Amino acid sequence: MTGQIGGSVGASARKASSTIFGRLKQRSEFLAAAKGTRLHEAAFSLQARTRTDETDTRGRRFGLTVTKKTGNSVERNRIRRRLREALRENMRGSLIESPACDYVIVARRECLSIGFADLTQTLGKTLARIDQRLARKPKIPTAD
RNA sequence: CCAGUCGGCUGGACGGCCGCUGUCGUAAGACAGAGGAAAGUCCGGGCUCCAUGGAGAUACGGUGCCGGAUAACGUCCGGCGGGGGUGACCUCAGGGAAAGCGCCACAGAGAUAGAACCGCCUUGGCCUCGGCCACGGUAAGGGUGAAAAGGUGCGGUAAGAGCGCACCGGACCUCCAGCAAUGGAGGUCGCAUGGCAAGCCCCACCGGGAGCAAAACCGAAUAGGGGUGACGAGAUGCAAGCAAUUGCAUCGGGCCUGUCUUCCAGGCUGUCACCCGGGUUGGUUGCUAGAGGCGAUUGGUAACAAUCGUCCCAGAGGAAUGGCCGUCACGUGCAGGUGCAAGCCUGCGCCAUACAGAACCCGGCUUACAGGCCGACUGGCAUU
RNA sequence: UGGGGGAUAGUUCAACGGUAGAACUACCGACUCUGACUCGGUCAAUCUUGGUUCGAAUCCAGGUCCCCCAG
Repeated sequence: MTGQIGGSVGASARKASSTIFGRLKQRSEFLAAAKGTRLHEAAFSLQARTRTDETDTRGRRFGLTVTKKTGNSVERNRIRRRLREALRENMRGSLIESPACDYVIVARRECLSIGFADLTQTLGKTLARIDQRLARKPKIPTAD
């Protein structure tokens, strides 16, 4: 994922500038994040890991997982959009000192029923907690 | 007014703040941005690539009353026939059972060249004189079954029987109406010849394969690929040579693919040298102007077609089309008021809207769907 | 995207179109001082909606769910 993908990086950088944060797309990235630290809430589970590559300057990246068990496509779309909006609320202004971390949010059905203010608040608190935990043990033994 | 049948439409509206995708623009910004089913993927096409050759056969799959519409269809329209409903209307895979094979359990005497179990009757015999036996006749009655050899009635008879007659139902022939399915009329025959083909099958018609992850272009490393040339290699014959072997000529063989067969076509069946070239990941195209929408006119019973005018109406790609708030409409729950009641008004609440999210594009089918609106028609009641 | 298969007792499987059966499980009883083993008995089912047929688990359509294969 170097050199040749320059055009693609440009595209994703443009996307990152507009969405404040980067995205996870590859299956291997999701699997790597699943081996990291986890926290569980009623509406979602949060998985996170610190990227070990020092030259990587892309900052925080997020991935969303909404499995087919949670509902039909309308409900899954709605969950994804609510979570994305909640992330956008939380990440506003915190772009500058962003650690090189990958986060994966695994959604549950409760994302549909709880209020949007609650969802945003809970997500912010959980992100702060998992950042503390990652700072406590910065290196993850498993290589990516 | 009540009950019902059929068809069509709609499927929240307006505004504010913060975002996402595309197009245009130097920029600011402007404009556009899910559905009737986008769903299931059940059919039919377009499009792209491959095979596209000649002949034939056998499979396989599908469709199945008749006529029409259509690019095509298993779709739609009209008609016919069977069944249901008082009716509007609904429903039907609705060709062929004397081409053949197969099956029809249990029950029953008997289940498809197959009939006498009980019963009824004539004659004869026996005797205890109202019973038994024998030879026959008989499908009216009983019983079994989903189905028992046309049905009902009258006559007839020893008892019966299409044995005779009437009506109904069949079969065949002729005529008439209709493009046809089919319907009607007349005549002849007293009329043995089930059911199942959504069992095998027969008949008629249709069907090349794969799918946008198709396909094209750009394109890094590595492995592999193609072309040309040289050499080598199977069988047979000839020549040279004691022989190993060598040279020349001719003929091919094996495997795979094209559904099968016969031809036929293509590929593979060694090494080296030179040249060409570039799987997958990634990017771009394909990608939305189309059997397009809307309106009018004309033709047609209709499905639909033709002509004219007008409009441009999503293009994402781990997948945009959103989040929050306010007002209103509608719905619903609770409480209160009014009213005989239906209902109406006020306040508060609802994740405040059913089913559900484009993935190349169209025509259908099927399935899901809160609430609302419109039209046509039928039956009943009341009034005039 | 294309193709194939399946759904039967609580579980695993059978069943020519003609009374849905077996094993394990559960329950009851017998045997035993008690339990296990063994023996006997009982309960329990055709995914769903229609159609063909005298009759459907079986045949044919529509739906729901699950599994497998190829790319």
